[in-house]
Amino acid sequence: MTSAARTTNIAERIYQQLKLDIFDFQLLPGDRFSESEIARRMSASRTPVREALYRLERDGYVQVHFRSGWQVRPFDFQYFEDLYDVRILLEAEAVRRLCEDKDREGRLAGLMTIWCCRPEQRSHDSSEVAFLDEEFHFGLLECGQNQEMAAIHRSVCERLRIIRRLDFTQKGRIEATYKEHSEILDDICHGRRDKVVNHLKKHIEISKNTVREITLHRIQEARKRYAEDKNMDMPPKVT
Amino acid sequence: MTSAARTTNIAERIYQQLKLDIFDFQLLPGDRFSESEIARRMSASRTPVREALYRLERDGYVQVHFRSGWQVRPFDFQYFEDLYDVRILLEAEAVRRLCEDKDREGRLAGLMTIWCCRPEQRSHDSSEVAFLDEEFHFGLLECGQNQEMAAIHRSVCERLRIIRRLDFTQKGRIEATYKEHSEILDDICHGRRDKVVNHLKKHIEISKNTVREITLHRIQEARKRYAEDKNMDMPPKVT
DNA sequence: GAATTCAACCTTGTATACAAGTTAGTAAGC
DNA sequence: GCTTACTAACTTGTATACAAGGTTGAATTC
Repeated sequence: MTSAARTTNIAERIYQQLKLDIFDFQLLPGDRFSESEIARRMSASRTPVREALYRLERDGYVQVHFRSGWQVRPFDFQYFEDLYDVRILLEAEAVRRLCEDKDREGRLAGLMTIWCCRPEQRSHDSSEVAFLDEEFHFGLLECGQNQEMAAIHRSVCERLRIIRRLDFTQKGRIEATYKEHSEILDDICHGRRDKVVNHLKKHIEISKNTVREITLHRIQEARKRYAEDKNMDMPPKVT
Repeated sequence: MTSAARTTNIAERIYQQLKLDIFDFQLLPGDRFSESEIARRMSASRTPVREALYRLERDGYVQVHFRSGWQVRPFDFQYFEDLYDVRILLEAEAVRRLCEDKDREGRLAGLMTIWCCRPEQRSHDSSEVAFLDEEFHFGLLECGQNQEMAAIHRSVCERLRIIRRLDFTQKGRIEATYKEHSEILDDICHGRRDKVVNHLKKHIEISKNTVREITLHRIQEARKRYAEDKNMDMPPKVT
């Protein structure tokens, strides 16, 4: 299959939409739903819905109950903490390898353009910075020349996305994020291996430490908040 | 779904059989096939075949060509080397953690029963030792208390299985395997962290170094060899 | 009122039919 | 002989129907 064909087919559309629904808390951890319900909502038959759901199942986002519907993976503290540990391990290895790579400055050029810019060039939109933040971490792995490690890391980080999106204090950390990222990049370029590994670990452990603070209330607040954000993105009605 | 229900359904049967076909080289890297062909071969409709194939696709074993059939993932040296590096990273981390775990002897008790037995209790069946060898490595991760790391490691090792099964020199290494594994376990119990990490890396790199030696001829030899093994496993006909 | 039973409804698991795109073979033209 | 165009066959992508098991609500019994 050419990637163009898959990106336009119904199953792929449903897959992406369901994932987005999970990330935007329109489907909450533990929610139950049926294939038919999704099919009605997505204006399709059950067949591509099932394809999308098998993929989401394999990715760790949903579970099927035999002849009884599907369920978003219930919230599990240990699971997310385990994922954070994997993420830390992979990113630490990536920066170790980058510190020893003669071509590291070339590899990191794209990231440095974004994160080592002058203050007046920085984005002030917290959604955009959140996106760039995530891309920063993907970028460290992608510069590291092990595509499988990068793919596993991406899968881990996507599964952790709901944790990041539940942490509303991130909005106030734009400047700190730019500062930390540019310092990490600087340390890599200067080959300060142990320093940058420790720095990165501390940077990620800030997020990891928020896992245990998550409450049901915060998850329900997030549902409202992201639903409102969605409405605000809608184009004005033309009457 | 209860795991009992899934283990008896048609899609699961087909998934496992196709995986086995890949591991036994009955489906070679690069082979093309269609859903209908598999459906005929497995005496089922296309529907559960599709489910099985989506899962195998997601696991990295096959690829779909838009309206043109499916293909076993072609052989790719870099891919397997990347996987080996991920595997080494994960196992090294697991033994580091075990060396610092006060309960490590209890956790490793099962592995020690198998690998630190007296020479007359050892298995001489190379297939069984290959299986136990793989389980040894899974066991290191499963003793490590990070279930996601163990799951990722298992997925990586399964994808590497065909490399291990192409290495026919493994058959002559039964004694060395028992010795190396018991030494690794001993080093862990004594908390010799750096020694065991280096030992484990060397142990795995022996396999990694066989990737670049793989030839098409060897793959085709493997097809014959594993097909013969299959025939020898068949029960005698009752006439 | 609580517990049990049963049937209807709902769901997934599977089979089958139809739609849409690709590929290979054949015929025609140069 | 080579190239191009066309068509039939094949394939996946999707829709729909049927089968098999689970759940829920109502009726009955204690």
